Amino acid sequence: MKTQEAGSGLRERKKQRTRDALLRSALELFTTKGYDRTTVDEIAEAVDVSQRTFFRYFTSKEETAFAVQDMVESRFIAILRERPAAESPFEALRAAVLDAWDTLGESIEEVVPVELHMRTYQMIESTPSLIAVHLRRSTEVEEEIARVIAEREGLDVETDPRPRVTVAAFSGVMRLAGRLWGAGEDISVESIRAVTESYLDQLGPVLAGKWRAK
Amino acid sequence: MKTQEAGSGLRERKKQRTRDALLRSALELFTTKGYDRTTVDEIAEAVDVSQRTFFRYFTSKEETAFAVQDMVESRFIAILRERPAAESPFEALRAAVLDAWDTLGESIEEVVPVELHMRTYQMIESTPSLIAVHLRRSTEVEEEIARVIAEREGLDVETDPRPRVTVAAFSGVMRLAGRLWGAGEDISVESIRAVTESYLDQLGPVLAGKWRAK
DNA sequence: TGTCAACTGTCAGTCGCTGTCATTAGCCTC
DNA sequence: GAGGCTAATGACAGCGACTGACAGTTGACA
Repeated sequence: MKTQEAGSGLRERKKQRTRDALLRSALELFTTKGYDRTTVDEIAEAVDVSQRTFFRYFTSKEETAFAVQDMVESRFIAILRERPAAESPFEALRAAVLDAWDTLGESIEEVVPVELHMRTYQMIESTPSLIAVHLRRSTEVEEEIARVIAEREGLDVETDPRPRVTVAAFSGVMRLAGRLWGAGEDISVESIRAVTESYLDQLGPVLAGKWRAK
Repeated sequence: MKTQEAGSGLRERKKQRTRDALLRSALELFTTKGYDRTTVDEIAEAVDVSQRTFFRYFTSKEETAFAVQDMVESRFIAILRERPAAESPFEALRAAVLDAWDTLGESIEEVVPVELHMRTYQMIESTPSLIAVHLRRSTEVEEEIARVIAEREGLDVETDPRPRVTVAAFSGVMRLAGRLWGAGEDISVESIRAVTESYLDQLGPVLAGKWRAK
């Protein structure tokens, strides 16, 4: 979230460098030797700072694993807000995810190479303790999305459950896509984009009970 | 899961008693002073065993919080399997959850009072670290449910994504219901049953784009 | 009754994480 | 450009979840 900002003084730049270095080292270590087998001490040591300093930049070991995801998510929300009001909620959501995947590089590359991020994502999807956190974070994002949808439709999230219900179903399918992608071989962005798209397109028919349609 | 079984020998009975005592003390402590503020040492002390012994009954502190949920879930699966084949997947899921809520006591009461379980559930829904685990566990259950649905419809889960997509949407709404219930005042079983029912009934219309229908 | 195996307690150690306090090093003023 | 201010860091101690190792205890069963 606050990962950018050139930073004027030497102090600021130094901090930024330390943070970035910690983040990259962490992700690199996580994706190579596994999250659980990586200790915070190792991450700190790789950047040559004390463990205590690590915890001044990140509130937890987990946080490093999701720092980039965080950026991607806020980008998604931003894109969603831009969608034309004419689209139905579900259409807008669908279009926004696909757009987000198509322009992933633009939101990330400055901090971390896209490839490392994809590897990180896959690592998250295959690490039980991180899957748990991932899911909880997703619900928080869901809440935000629901608010955006409600706004689009001129509804009140607290009294009208439909925005949340829509988002809940949408997110359920999103997570399914992420999970299956993570279990597969192809780590490319195109691959997860494709899975996402095809699954979303099945949601309507499937719920309508059209199981025979090919 | 393996919480029942009368147990023949003295040894078995003793073990069962220790386990039950640990479980109840844990849940009681969790719901009174909060999960994070309860230490494993306290739980062990309340039952007068060593901390090490606690970890021989439960692999983690978390596990105790979900031990009862575990029973409820397997019951739900069992009920789902019994649903008539004539029902559509979604109808069967809907009916099974409601049935499960209606007969909650029968599957639980022997180990833990229903009221304590409800309080535990609410505590889970309001404890971030447990929400995370709860969600991960939910996806595991989802997978199982998807298999049952696939079986019903004579499909292969691995190749046909429709069972999973259906379950994903269904579970998304289920979790939403749980979350909102947990945030409310009414801890009763009836209350969560009602929320569940009403939300599930909105899924179809909402996805079909029928936002104006009252 | 004595032997075996299961169960338990004790102790030491790892890892994530936090509070405290002294030290370092940008920054800003005079 | 020396000195004071303060943010940033390091070093250390300690807590809580969890694990391995080893020794003691207690049901099970011949």
